[in-house]
Amino acid sequence: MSTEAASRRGVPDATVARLPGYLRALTALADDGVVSVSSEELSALAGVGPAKLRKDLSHLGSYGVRGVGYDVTMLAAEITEVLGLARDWPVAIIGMGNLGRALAAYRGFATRGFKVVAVLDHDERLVGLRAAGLVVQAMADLPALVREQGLAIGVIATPPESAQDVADQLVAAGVRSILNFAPVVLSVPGGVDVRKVDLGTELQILAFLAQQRTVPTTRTAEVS
Amino acid sequence: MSTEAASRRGVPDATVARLPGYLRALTALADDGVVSVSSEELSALAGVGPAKLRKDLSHLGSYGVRGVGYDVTMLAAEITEVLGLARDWPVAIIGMGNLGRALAAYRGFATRGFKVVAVLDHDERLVGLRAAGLVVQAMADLPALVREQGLAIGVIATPPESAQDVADQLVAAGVRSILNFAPVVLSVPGGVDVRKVDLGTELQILAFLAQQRTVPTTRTAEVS
DNA sequence: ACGCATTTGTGAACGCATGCACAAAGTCAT
DNA sequence: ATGACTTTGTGCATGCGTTCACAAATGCGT
Repeated sequence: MSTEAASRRGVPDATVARLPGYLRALTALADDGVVSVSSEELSALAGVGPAKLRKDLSHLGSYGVRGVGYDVTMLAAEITEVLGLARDWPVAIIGMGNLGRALAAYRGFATRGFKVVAVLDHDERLVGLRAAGLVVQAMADLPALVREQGLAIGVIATPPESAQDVADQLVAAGVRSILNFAPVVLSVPGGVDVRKVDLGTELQILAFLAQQRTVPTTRTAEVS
Repeated sequence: MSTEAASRRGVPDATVARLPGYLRALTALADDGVVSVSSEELSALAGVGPAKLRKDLSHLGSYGVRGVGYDVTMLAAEITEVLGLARDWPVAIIGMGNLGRALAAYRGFATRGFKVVAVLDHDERLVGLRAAGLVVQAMADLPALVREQGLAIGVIATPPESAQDVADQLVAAGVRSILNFAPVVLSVPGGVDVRKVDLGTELQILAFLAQQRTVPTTRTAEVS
């Protein structure tokens, strides 16, 4: 989608994008002590159709029992494995503005599988201060973080002007996974994955849909 | 994709999702004083292929000139119109935790077309305090906001437990566009649009891609 | 042990999106 | 005015994703 690969290892991109949702639903079920779910129930919890769920799961092998359903714990473990969440991924957040600080403190960020090992900022005046229990480090510390902490994922929470700069430094330091919150298109070399989260874009899509609702004209009488 | 409609008014969903990117690139060009762009240049700035860009733009009518390119100002105005950004959309942010406060202060939020008219929280102890220049209001004020301010879009930045509750209250108050930052699947009646931004999901997708990189096994020797 | 009810896994049809390749349409220079 | 060049707009083919519908497989009750 972003760079080159369309689908890897036989698991389609669209399926991968839904796996986190399934995993979340399964975790919730497990916490409630449920041991087995049907595709019908699980798909409802994840907000997709039952057929889609079954097809998705079929891409990672058969972990269901016909006539019964899926073993909650077993399936959760399998998805965790496929997504690569068995190990812990060290994450660094770059840019300690409003958004960066919020992300650093955000509980949802510390979901199983990820650990914020560092927060950095380009501004020397912020370096040394504490943010969300971590001491803000300088950009120059990036290579050391990769070497010593195994830093694998960089989250860009800077203003748009600095985003490409930060991306370049991340790549140079050896980080090959980037989550970008800045509203710019990053250019990175092949082999580096970038995913973008853009609030403005989402709002604009909502605006379009809202406008369509208020003007349900079919626009047929145009030839007049 | 989410609820019912696949594509409205002849403009495909996939195209709508890319229009904000084109608009951003065009705005940047206009600021630089550029008056005309080719599909080649513009598509590069937006990070898509030239053919895709032309096909996308063809869905909203012909605003280009063959042999020359697109008039930057004209095209920007047209996309602004189609996306429904000519008017201002009143937005409310619900949940004044770390994320909510950051969103309220986030400059990117005040992009042309949107205005944060209120911030609310369920917690009575926060009501009355100031956050990002606005006084935090109570959930009970929602209907009045819709009536008096024309509130159209609600941003949910609460913990997952309260998200469905807040969504219900938004819908009851008449809000039909919701941007959800909580990691839960919201159930809303038809005619209400929900878009979800999920940090955990994005990270997990990155983790999957990263793992695929480290284990480029083609998984062929399985039958043994 | 046997049949019935249930639910998965998947082959096949369909629809949407992408990318190619080229004709249509316009500009510019002479 | 004419020709050469440039760039859009689009018909067509291809591929991916979704959905349907059903056969295969399992459990359960008798």
